Amino acid sequence: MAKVILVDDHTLFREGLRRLLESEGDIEVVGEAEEGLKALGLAKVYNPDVAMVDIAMPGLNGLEVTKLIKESSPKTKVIILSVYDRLDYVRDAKKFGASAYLDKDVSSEVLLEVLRKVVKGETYFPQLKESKGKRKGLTPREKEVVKLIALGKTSREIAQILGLSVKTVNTHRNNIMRKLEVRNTAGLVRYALFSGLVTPFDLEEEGLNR
Amino acid sequence: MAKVILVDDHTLFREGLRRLLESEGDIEVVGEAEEGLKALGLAKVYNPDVAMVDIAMPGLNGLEVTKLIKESSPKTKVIILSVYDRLDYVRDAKKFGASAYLDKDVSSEVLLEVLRKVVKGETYFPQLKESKGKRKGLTPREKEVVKLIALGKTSREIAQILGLSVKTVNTHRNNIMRKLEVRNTAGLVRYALFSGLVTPFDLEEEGLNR
DNA sequence: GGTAAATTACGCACTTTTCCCCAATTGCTA
DNA sequence: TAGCAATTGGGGAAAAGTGCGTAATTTACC
Repeated sequence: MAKVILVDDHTLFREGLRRLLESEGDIEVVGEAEEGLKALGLAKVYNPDVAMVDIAMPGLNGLEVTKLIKESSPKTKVIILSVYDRLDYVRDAKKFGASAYLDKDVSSEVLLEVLRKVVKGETYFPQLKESKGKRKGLTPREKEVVKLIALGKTSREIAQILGLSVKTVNTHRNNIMRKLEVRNTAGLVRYALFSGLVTPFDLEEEGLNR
Repeated sequence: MAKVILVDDHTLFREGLRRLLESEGDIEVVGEAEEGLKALGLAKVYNPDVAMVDIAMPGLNGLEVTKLIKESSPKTKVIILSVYDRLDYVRDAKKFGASAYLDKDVSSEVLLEVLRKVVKGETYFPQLKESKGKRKGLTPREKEVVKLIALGKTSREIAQILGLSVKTVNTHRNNIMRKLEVRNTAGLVRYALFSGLVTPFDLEEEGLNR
């Protein structure tokens, strides 16, 4: 039996996935977590073969959870579940030691196939389309900036928060827009939200409306 | 047996939900649709007791699907599934004839309980928190404007698209910001995306990156 | 130790947004 | 009929964002 833990902030999705997996017979879901820190605990306690981790979660995001799980429970393989097939995230997932990266739109057949491959030590990562692949990734600093933009901060505020000159923030802003091929703030906010750079949790922290 | 169809663009979510429902014994999932138009066809063919419809989908959104299902297959009850408990949408869901509005974070117990209530003709709608409830809803025109803003259009472009003066677009913009209690474009985009006013499908139509 | 990337910063011109104020029209409804 | 919400349009000014340069310093890595 392959022991699996599920990490996703959506209860229904977790429960559905659990049933899907358990109906297979050779898979046992030993735990569920709606939140990253709990996932770490579960991994420690149950030492599962596989952790299926949603990329977009409040608090720790899926990539951070992956990194931490691999640090504390290296024998547990991680499968990232995502609704975005962004080059950035696939690359980060690989870097942080994930074994697979799956779009949530995959069929259950593919999911199970990948899960079994991962248990055997194989990996699975999507080959991204050219158009998406060409897009350059953002640097860490750029990610900070775009996140603050999405949270509604002005350039002046961002400069103050990060201890930079407004000019610098503007440079970052321009570079980010060029990389993402968007032309204004709206595009930046869309990116931040869809890429999971900003989660609903961030918004609550800021006291912002969704 | 209660006949149910599932309408959600995420395959895994649908499949999981199917298993969850079917394991109950008194519920039969007679069809699945990843898209609104297909859902209408399914409703017509199978005449299900209940349609469970995701609110955020490419093409027709869940509220539009609800309206159309109730028009063409009035005997089919609709349960809206959503990740947003916005006053606007709950109200629209009621208006369009839905029987229930459920957050995707509900437990399977609650989901099943609500489903059975709906089959019996009862309704279920969340009572929204004061802070969210106080927020004024947007008018139809305002929704058009905020959607275009989120798609990255400038006020001038929006004016041109809607055949208005830039001043009018500006007035709408200001009124919307006041209602939503946000202070800039970023806030408007967040609202449009989180409220489901703009779906990934809209972005693709516009040739925009997620 | 050399090279590329990342981060920092500035100038300048221009556009757009943001925030006040105002008012006319339509249509619904109490 | 009086009042209210929605939609439309406007003036003016301050603030912010956008688009084009250039360039020095730090950091990461081969």
